[in-house]
Amino acid sequence: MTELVTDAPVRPGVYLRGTETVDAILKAALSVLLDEGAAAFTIRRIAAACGMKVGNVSYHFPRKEMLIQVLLDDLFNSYDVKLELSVRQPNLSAEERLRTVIAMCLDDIASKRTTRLFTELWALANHNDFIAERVRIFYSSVHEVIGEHVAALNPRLSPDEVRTLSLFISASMEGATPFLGYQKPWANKMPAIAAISAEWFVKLAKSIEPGEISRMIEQRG
Amino acid sequence: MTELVTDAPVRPGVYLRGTETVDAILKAALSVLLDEGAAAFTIRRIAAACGMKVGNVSYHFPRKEMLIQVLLDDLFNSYDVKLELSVRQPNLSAEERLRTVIAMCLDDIASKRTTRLFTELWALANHNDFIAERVRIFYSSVHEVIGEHVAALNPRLSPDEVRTLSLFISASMEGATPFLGYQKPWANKMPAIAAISAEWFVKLAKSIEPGEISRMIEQRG
DNA sequence: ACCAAAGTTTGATAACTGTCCAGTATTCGA
DNA sequence: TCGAATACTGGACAGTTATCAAACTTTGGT
Repeated sequence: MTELVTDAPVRPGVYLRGTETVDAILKAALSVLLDEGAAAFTIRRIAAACGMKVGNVSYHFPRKEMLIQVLLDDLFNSYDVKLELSVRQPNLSAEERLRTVIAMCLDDIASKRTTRLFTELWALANHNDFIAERVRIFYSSVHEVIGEHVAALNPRLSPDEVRTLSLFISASMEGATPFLGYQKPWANKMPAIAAISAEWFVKLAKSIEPGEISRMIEQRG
Repeated sequence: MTELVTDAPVRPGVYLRGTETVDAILKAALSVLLDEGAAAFTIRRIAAACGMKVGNVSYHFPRKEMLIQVLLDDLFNSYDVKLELSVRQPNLSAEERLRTVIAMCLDDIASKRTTRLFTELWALANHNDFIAERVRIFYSSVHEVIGEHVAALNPRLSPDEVRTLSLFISASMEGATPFLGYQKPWANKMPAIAAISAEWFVKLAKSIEPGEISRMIEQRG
């Protein structure tokens, strides 16, 4: 278990040259993680990937853990931006908006970056509290976005029921990652799974009755 | 990328003492992987975990890759056995059998072993062909078991439609792993998600019409 | 143009990695 | 019980790891 530091990582680099170097290091670090995996994620491999000396990478990121934290912060920020954009979809019904979010999520899951990144993060989160916490915060915001649309589709549901349905929908979609993601065995089935997801998660959100989830749990507790 | 060897790994150990040692090594290797993660999965750490000398582990498993392959073979065999048992559920309707399989899968996903093991395997599969292939074969058999029940519930579906639905159901359930699995952030929601899964995946399998999936894909291609 | 701060190079450190091997101990069939 | 096969020990090997520090170059505000 790692120390859990809640402070936001400070991105190094003061002079222009420094910030450009830091950018190059982060870009190389991500490509190493995605193309070669966590085992190859070493300072030396990253330095080689951006044509730098090991000592220079080590100067900007004195601790390897710091590099990981800054990298993750950058990545999650870019995902949050994408997520914010999906909320600002005007001229669409609640149903169409939920369909859009589902399509966007599954489209993103099929990308190389997301498939590789999140499978690695889920594994690292098992024994790295910093990563576990950042992943949790990210998915909380995903659930919130989905929840807004679920609540709009079915206003009688309680906040907790909305959270439960959002979790179900989100988790179901994320499950596509190791099976239908980038270069995964059933990637060719993604259109079918995306179609079923859009249809049935909307149907689920619309037709669940208040109190029905509790009733289902009791039946088979 | 690793070399893809299709031959089944040969478990070392000829004398009784040797097989017992091999068992102890494999048990220790698994516990290291689950308790400390892939980064700690070293010969020395494994040897320490079972109170052996490094040279002895290295004698039984001259290559580290060999240890991984034998370990995975053992693990997947035990999962296959569990899966076979789930098929032999007599005196149950097709609907009840699908419900049972769903409950079993999600119950298993919530266990420490499965949560930790498969998150690690999904990550390792990104860059290790042997692991990727074994994981694929395992899930193929999972899909087949689910498919039998789906076909029984809805006999008019084509084999490909049955496969697609099985993939959807399986992937959706596996998605619970990083969110509702062992010590994961939303583990306390597992009863609710299990109830929704049992109810709605059965409903899905029963009510999808032949040709409906293709129609859904066309609508939003 | 100066010059302190920032950035970079070079080389070293100790700790760790998988693999190997000569020597020794144990096992178990003949 | 003998002895060849098997199992185990202790140590060594070359290569890798993250981190550090002294010397050198570049930067950019004054």
